[in-house]
Amino acid sequence: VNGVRAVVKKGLLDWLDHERPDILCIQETKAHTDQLSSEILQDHGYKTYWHSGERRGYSGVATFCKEEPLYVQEGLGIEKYDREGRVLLTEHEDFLLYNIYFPNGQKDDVRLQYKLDFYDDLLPIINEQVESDNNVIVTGDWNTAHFPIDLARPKENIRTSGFMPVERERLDTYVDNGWVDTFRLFHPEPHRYSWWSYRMGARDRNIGWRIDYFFVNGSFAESCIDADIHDDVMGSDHCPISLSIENNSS
DNA sequence: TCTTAATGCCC
DNA sequence: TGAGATGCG
DNA sequence: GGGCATTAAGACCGCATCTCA
Repeated sequence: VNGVRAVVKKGLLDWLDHERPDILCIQETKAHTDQLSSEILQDHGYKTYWHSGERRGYSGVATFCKEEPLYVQEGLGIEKYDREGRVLLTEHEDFLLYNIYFPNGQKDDVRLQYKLDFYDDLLPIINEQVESDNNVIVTGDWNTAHFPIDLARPKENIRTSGFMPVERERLDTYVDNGWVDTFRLFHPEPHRYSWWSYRMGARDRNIGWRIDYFFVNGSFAESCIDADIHDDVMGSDHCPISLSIENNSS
């Protein structure tokens, strides 16, 4: 959301009150909990969980749940990632949910390698969860467009972090391991993006990228009944994405 | 992301 | 307290 | 030397932080 305090000022809580999702995952909160106003921490009908970066104003994720999760874990259990506040794991009745702000690789080669390492280190962890008979959802800002259809300017960005072959190969590997990009189950069409540069009026002209995903394990994909991108929702350089799951509880 | 200027390349 | 610069995306 | 392609640099937006009066 590019700063949760900024989007609260722009009406995040009114939007939440109108949409009432069962679970809301946000990334790039850019705040420690002691910097948050009381309105976002209470009185909206959600339990909130926060994992903040050590550095002020940087990174951070939060998960809002109507129903209290069975288990909550901050971080992946890997120090070099956890200090940046990128992962919240919550366990729910039918699935595990990873809310992740994947690293951005645009600053330099060190950060690009850090991003690639993150992909490589996450995959065996979630594979193991599936092997242990869990359904798993991995959502958030993946910071990589997988295919040319997923961004408006593929040719111009082949050497830009976010659409480089090495990054796209990581997503190929996820797919090879049975992970499913749920949006494409329901929407094969082009020009559907979830992020636009603030610069040069890119959003007005829909010059964007689809870099936010819900990936699920293959067998759980059958329980997904809808996935969408809500590009009419303003307030950030990203827009919300959604996943609807069949209710098996009765 | 886009414009501009500079560079490289082929005929 | 607020203008201006920096870091980051 | 003309035409065409690729490359490099700079301005561009927004949030949050820090420094300095």
